[in-house]
Amino acid sequence: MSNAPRISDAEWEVMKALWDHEPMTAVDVLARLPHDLWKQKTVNTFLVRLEAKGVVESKREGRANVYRSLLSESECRRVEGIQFLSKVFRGEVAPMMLHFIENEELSGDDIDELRRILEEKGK
Amino acid sequence: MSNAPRISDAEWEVMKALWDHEPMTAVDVLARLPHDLWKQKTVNTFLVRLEAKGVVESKREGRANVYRSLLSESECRRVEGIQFLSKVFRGEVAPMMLHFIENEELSGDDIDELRRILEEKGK
DNA sequence: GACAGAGGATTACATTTGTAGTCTATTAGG
DNA sequence: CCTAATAGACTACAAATGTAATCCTCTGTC
Repeated sequence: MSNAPRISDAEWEVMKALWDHEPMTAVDVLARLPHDLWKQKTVNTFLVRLEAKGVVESKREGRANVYRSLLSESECRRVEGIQFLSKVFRGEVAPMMLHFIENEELSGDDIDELRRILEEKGK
Repeated sequence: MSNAPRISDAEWEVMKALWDHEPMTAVDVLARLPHDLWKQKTVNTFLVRLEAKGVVESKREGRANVYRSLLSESECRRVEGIQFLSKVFRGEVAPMMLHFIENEELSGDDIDELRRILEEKGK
């Protein structure tokens, strides 16, 4: 393992749709995307590219190709998270966490849950 | 305001160097980048592009252009953070925070600090 | 004053990304 | 059986990105 392929912004959209209901055909994937923003052919192109990158695989079933992911959403999140962290926050986790705590909306419940988790972690 | 320009991965490297010691010439920027990975001309190209994008401005000083940022690092972090959050974590802050708490190394001190901050936030 | 070197401006070029269109083969219907 | 719709394969093409090289213009030096 792990030369992780790069997954572009638009490819991520396709992958999120796929992860939600694997395995699927290209038509099904389109059905799960905002169809005012996506055309069938575009979805097709991305699935082909994702297969070339080794992110998904396809199997012929009757008239259609059925796609399934080879990399899980959490694996991809891990990779993307590390890249983001290093690119934008110079690899420093704590400042990044602070940034999000300060800048993003966290509900009271969110805060409670994070506190609980940190409690655990903190021994 | 705020149609934030896209800043690519390599452009981020240049910007981080610049933010650390503004204002600077292109030569100075190179000096602050790993010079086995960067050539002067490449740095120059990126500075030109960043100026075209409105991320930096240049002022002629003698023989050299002196660059300074027009967008702060934290502004750019905010924009990039929102994009990352929406792309990779479907806009859900708490799961993202959990992800980083689970997956990245946080020192005991980091955890303590985050707990303290959350305490504040939590009212 | 002619020339070499330093910088900036301009140009280059392959790859990736976003966004499809066209071509081809197959299949379901009449 | 012939035909129209359909799914996949192949092709297209501009913009963004990474990575410079070349060209042009001062400026300081002999």
